[in-house]
Amino acid sequence: MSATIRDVAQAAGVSPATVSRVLNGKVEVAEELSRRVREQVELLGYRPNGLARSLRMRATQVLGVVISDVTNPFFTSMVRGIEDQAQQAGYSVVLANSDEDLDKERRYLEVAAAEQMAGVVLSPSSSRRTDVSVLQRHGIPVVTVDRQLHATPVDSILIDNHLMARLATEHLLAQGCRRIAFVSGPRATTTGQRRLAGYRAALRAAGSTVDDDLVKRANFRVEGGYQATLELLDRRRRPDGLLVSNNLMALGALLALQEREIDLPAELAFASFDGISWARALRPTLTVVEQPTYEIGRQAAELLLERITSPDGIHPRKVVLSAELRVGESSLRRG
Amino acid sequence: MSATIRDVAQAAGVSPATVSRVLNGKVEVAEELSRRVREQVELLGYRPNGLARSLRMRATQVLGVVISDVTNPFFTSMVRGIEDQAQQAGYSVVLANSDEDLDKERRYLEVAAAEQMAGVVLSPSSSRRTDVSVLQRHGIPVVTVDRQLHATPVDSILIDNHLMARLATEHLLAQGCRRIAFVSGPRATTTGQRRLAGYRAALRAAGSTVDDDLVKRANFRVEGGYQATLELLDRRRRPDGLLVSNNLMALGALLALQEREIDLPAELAFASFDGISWARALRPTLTVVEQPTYEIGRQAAELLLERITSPDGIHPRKVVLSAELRVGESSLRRG
DNA sequence: GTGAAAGCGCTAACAT
DNA sequence: ATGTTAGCGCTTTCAC
Repeated sequence: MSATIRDVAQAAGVSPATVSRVLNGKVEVAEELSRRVREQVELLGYRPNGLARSLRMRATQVLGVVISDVTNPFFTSMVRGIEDQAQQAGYSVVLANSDEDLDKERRYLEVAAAEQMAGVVLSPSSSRRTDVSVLQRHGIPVVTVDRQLHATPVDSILIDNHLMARLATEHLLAQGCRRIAFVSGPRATTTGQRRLAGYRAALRAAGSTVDDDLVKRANFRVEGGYQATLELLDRRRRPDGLLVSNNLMALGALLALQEREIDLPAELAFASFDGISWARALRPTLTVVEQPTYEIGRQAAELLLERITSPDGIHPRKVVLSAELRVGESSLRRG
Repeated sequence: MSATIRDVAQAAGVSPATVSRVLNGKVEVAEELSRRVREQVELLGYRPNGLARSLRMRATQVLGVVISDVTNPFFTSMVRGIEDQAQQAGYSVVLANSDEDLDKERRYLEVAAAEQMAGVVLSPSSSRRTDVSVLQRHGIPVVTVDRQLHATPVDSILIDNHLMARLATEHLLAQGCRRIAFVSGPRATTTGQRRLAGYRAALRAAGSTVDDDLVKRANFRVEGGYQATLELLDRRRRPDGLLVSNNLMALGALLALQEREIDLPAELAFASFDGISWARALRPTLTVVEQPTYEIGRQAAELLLERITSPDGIHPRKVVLSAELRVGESSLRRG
C-alpha cells in the first residue's frame, strides 16, 4: 500500500538501516546520503509505520489520559495542555473516561498496559483504592493530576486545595457571612478531602463553630450540586454563604438558587472552585478559585515524558502550582 | 517482561500457531489442546500484544472518532454508544477534537491513516471541504454521524434535521408566535443548512414572511448562542419565539434571555435542538428536539465494524433515525 | 559511517 | 487438526 522504509532505501540507493538513522537523527550520516534519503522520503510520501516501530522499540508513542469526566471543561482544558506538550515530543494522546468509577478506571489502566502506552496521566477516582500497580509492573510511568494517591508514590501536579478552600471561606467570612454552607466532592478524592478540610480550618480559625448540617457531599456533577444546594437551602436556618467545590456542581447550585429565587450576593454570597469559560456571561459575575488547568496538563505531560526518556527512578515529585481567588460580584457585599 | 505467545505454547506443549487459533477461535482445535492452552493463558496471565497483532494483520483494533467538540454532551453521549458497540467487538476507541477546524480535522484524519486505524467515525466540519480521501486511499472505512458529506458517498447516521426544524417551528407558530427568530449553526455543516431550511419551510408553509433579520448564525458554542441571542433581542421589533439549533447555543441563549429579564414562555416561546441531561433541573422546563444520541453512536460503530469485516463495497447506506419533539414549559402558552 | 542480518510478537500459508 | 515457516516494518547490534 504505502511506501515502507525498504522502498525509500532502494530508491535512495542505501540500506534500510541508513534511512532509519537519517530519520531518527541519533547517529551521524554522511551529508550526501542524508540528502538523497530525505529527497526520496518526500518523493514517495513515506510515513514511518508507528506500529512496527513500537513493536521493535517495545513501547508506543502514545500517552494515555484517564480522567473522570470528559464533559468537564476543567479536564478538557487540561487535556489541551497535555496534547500540546505531547505533540511537540512526537507523542499522541488517547483519552479515556473513568466516570469516577473504580471498575472502569481499572479496565482502562489495563488497556493502557496491554497497549504498551508510553505513560499515563491519571486523575484517580479514589486516593486509596485506585490501583496503578498494573502500570508499574509494566514499567509504565504515571503522573496524577488534580488529585493524589495515598499509598503509592507517584509524580503529581496539583494546586494547594486546602489553602484555596481556606482563602475562599475567609473571603466569605470577611463579607459578613455567618452561616457558610459547603458543597463538597466525593470523600474518596483528595480534592474532596482537602477542600473540605480547608473550609473547616477557616471556620475554626475564625472562631466559628463548624456545623456539619451545612456540609453536603455530591459527585462533582451538575445534578449533584443542584440537589445538594436545594437541601442546604431547605435547612431550618438558611445559609448566607455558599462555597461549592467544583465548576459543574456550581452550575447546579446556581440553578437551585435561581429556582428558589435567591438574590446573589444580597441574600447569599456565592463562590466556587474552577471556572467555566462561558460563565463570564453570567450576572452577577462569579467568584471562583481559578486553577491553571492548561498548565497543569502541560507540566504533567512534561514530567511524564521526562520519566519515559529517563526511567532511572528519581524520587517522585509533587508539583504544587499556584491558584488564584478571583473575586466577582456573586460574593461581594457593598458597603 | 510479560508472557508471549511462545511462552504459552511451550508451557502448553503446542505450537504458537495453535495458541493463536485457540484464542481467535476461527479454526477448530481439539478439545484437549484448547483446554491446556486456556489453562496456561490463565496461569501465565498472558495478554496478546496488540501491536504485533496489528502489524501482522495490517490493521489495528482501534476506531477513531473525530468530532468537533468533546465538551458537548451531545457528542459524548454518542461516543458512549460507539464505545459500547466497539468494545463488544474487541475494538477500542480513540477520541479527537476537531474544533470545527478544517486544518485540525485533516491532521487527525492523517493520524488515523498513519496509525492504520480500523475505521473512523466522523462528524465533518464542512459538508463540502472536509476531505476523507486520505482514509479512502488507505482503505479505511468512514461513517459520518450527525452530519453528511456532500460529494463523497460514505455511510452516515443522522436524523431528519429538516423535518425536526420544521416541526419545532410549526409548534412555535401553533403557540401563537408571529416573529420567530432562529439561531443557526455554521453554514458549512449539513445540520446548519438543513435546520435552517426546515425553519424557513415551516414559515413559508404558514404563509409567514421569512425575515432574514431574525436569523443569526453562530458556531454551535455557548458564547455564540449568547451573542446571537443578544443581537436578536435588540432588533427593533423583538421576536416572540426563538428556535436554537443546538444545545450549547441554547444554554448561551438562556443566559442572554435571563440577562434581558425576558419571561419564558409569556414574552418569548423557546425551543432548541438537543437536550443537556441536567437541563431537566431548569424552570421552565425546556422544549427540545431530542435526538437518539447513544443510538446514533451505537449504529455508527455497528455499521463501521460491518464495513471493516466485509469491505466488499456495498452501496453506502444512509440511516435516518427518528427524533422527537419534546414539548416543555418554555414554549407552552396557556389558554 | 554504512550494510547485512536478526528479531520485536503475532498470524496465515503451506505442509503434514 | 496441528506444526513449521515466513514475514508484517522497523531498529539495532555486529561486522566491515
